[in-house]
Amino acid sequence: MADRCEIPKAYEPAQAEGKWYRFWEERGYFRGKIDPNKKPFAIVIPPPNITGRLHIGHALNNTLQDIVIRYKRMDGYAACWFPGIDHAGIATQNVVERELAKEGKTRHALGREAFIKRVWDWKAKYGNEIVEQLKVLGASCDWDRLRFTLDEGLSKAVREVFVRLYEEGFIYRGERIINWCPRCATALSDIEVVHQEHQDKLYYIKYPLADGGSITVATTRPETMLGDTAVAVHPDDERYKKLVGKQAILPLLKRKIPVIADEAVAPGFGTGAVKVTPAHDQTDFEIGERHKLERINILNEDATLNENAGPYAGLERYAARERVLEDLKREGLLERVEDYTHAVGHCQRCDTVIEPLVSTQWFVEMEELAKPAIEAVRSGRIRLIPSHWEKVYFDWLENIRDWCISRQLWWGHRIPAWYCRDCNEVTVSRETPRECVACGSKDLYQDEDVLDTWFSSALWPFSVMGWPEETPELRYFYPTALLSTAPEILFFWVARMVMMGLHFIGEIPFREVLLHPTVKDERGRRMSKSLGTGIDPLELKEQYGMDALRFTLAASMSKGQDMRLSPRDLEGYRKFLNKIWNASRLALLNLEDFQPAELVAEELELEDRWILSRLARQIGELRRNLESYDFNFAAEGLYNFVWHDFCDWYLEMIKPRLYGEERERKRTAQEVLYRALVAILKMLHPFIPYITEEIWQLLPAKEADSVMIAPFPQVERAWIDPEVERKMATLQELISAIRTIRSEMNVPPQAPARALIRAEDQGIRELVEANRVFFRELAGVHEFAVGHDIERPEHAPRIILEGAEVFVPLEGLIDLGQERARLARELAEVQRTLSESLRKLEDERFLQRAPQEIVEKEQAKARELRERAERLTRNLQVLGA
RNA sequence: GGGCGAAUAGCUCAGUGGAAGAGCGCCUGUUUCACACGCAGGAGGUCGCAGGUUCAAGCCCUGCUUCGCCCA
Repeated sequence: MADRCEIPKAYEPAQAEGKWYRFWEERGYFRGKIDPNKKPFAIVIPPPNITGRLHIGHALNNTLQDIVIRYKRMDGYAACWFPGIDHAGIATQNVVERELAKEGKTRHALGREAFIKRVWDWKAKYGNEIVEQLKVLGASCDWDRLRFTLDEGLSKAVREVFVRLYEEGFIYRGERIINWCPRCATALSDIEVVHQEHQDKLYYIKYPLADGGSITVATTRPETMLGDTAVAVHPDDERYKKLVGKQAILPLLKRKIPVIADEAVAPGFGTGAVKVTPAHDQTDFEIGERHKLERINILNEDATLNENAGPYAGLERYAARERVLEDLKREGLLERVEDYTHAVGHCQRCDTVIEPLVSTQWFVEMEELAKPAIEAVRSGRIRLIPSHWEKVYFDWLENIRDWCISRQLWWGHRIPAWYCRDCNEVTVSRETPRECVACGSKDLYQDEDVLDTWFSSALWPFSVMGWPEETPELRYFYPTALLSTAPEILFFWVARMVMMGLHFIGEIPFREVLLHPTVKDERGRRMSKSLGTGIDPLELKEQYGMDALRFTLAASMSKGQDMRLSPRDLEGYRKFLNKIWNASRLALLNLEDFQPAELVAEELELEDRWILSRLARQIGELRRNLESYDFNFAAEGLYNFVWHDFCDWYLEMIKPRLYGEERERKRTAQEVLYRALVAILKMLHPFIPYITEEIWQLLPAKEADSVMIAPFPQVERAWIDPEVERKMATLQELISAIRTIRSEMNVPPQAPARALIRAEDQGIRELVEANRVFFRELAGVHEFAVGHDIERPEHAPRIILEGAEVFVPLEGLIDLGQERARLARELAEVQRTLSESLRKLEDERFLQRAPQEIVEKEQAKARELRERAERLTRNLQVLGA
């Protein structure tokens, strides 16, 4: 055989993968073409950062999208997967700044223009790496449509959106409390702040009153007292009522500040009296607004204290804290210190502790934009999967706050706003304006800031299609069908795309949103570079092959839960691929001169009808699972069907015909084998594209040049045959019973055995007679008797089934005592279940209240169990128990 | 502090009210002409704890414990 066969015994992924990807790409199979005769099916990729390297989360998300898009493409849709990459403002700027730092330079020394050029150079060099990695993954994106969020077209979309939102009054510039990252030296939006529990101290500070006495406030940030402009208590707090309206003397700086009453004060916190720092706290800012308090900003951009901090100016924020505490202690104003655990905001990008501070920034007013976005999900026009994310989505949108969109960075979309040096008016414009809208002055300068990266991401589903131009793509592919992404960017990205899509296109951007699980390692830790728990998908590819990784990711994905991934899983699925490879090898070796023709129903044998029936069911099940994004069930179903039904039973059962001399019977087996193999390859292709293509190309007759463009199998209802499946199940049961006896009695595999099958049921007897060959081939039975009155031999191990008893006479080999014990154990188990069943059937309440069909089922169950118990009992009697 | 999710075989997980399942691992046998990345067989479970609802609970309800995530 080996000399006849050029197909290697084991599948070698490295050899197949690159080859077939180039093949598909060169032939243009990835292209999503507008075709009025087809239904559109579009996915826009979550654009990875140009700084990114493919991590396991990308691998998962893009595998899932690729499975869906390949399935839909094969199933006759005009499928288009729009790829792209994101300019990733802060992340990219940080990377390039670090590079500069190594050369001893700073971006400020370089200047804005040179710096931006430097980032573009960096992008040209490294920015395409992630695209190459997506190709390695097998992603069947339409690469002709690759977009970058800073491309000219997309920048035009960004300016258009900014200007329109400004003109409509949604975008405004104002002084608000924002989150300041002192390391990145930029404002951040609320959701770019990550809260972490800190074990800190709560400081009780005594503020003397101008006319004697004092009031004690509690704070975790004592240094901010330098910017205090009031002390506040709750208006209903009896303890402090008489102090409201008095003047306190701010310790250290000796400024006079009022004691005020405001509802926002929580009487239960600390002493019930709080310091008010309107320039450095959101709540205090609001209190300040209500009471017309002065805002004193005490911080510089780098979180050192500024001139407003008097003697503390120039100190770093934590050094200032220590000095303030020392000085308070010296003056006897630090009353006490308590341990205190609270959440502290950190920069999402660099983990530096955020400072809330008052600053003039650009904002989007969100409330009105959010309403249609809520409605789109509530009405079901957009479906979140799993649906429990809907609650999270609603909670955020219903309590949404204005979005700070300006960033003090250089890398990004520069804000299209110009200021007039003559009248200070703002001119917001799509193109660089010639003159001030207010006074006509030509002395204008553009806002230095750029937009939040997520601002351009929010436009992604329509900006990739060429908006604001009215393109054919927009008309055909929008709204897209599916968005697949990680739940952690539900607010950052998903919700904002919904808002922008509805506002600017007047239509949802996608119908379904799949929020895939977070990948954890085998110990349940989040995969992260900083923890060192990340598994590099490209390393896994080297070790196991990309198909194995893809199949493992699909099979391990559970909805609504995090998933754990370990190399052991990959090993298991690599074995599955090898199984597929070798099953195909067997098939191909036996299809060498074969050309498919008609399938003649009358010539089909039991196993043919059975595999065709199982196949039809499998196709239906797979389609359902793909439609509902139950990738794990889809993968598991394929695994079981291919390995157990197709390999373990069908292939084994047709071997006698394939190797036999009867040409017609061989031919029928080949016809069915060919059809089953083709369907299997097609079903598997979306999951494991490389190996399926490799095998497809070896097929003796191909209906398409590539499995990738072959039609996805349809369910052939006519092949579903429950009667055939029942018969097959009985055969399998009988054969397994004989194997069990052989194995337990240590009968060598080669040794021919004799079997007796006692069955009262004529159907079973006929079935066995008609399929004697399988008992020989699959159970090593070379001689056997079947009948309704077979005598129960004393010295033969036996297995008692529902409709039959199986004996394997083994002269002198059997330990009667052991055999009795085994049967007695089984009888006990059957009797236990039977008595449970009988108890139910004797229960009046059960008979009255349980549904009729349940009662009938219970009765049938009891009958079967009783029958088995009787057979077991009689067999025990024969054994002399 | 608020919310969401999870707890089932050694491990990873299915199981949507009517006889506890799979894969991996483990044990036994086995190089038979697709595959030892294989084949065949087997062992292994108080379904986190305590109550409740129901004729019937791994599944529904309540409380508790532990773990994870999100929001403040």
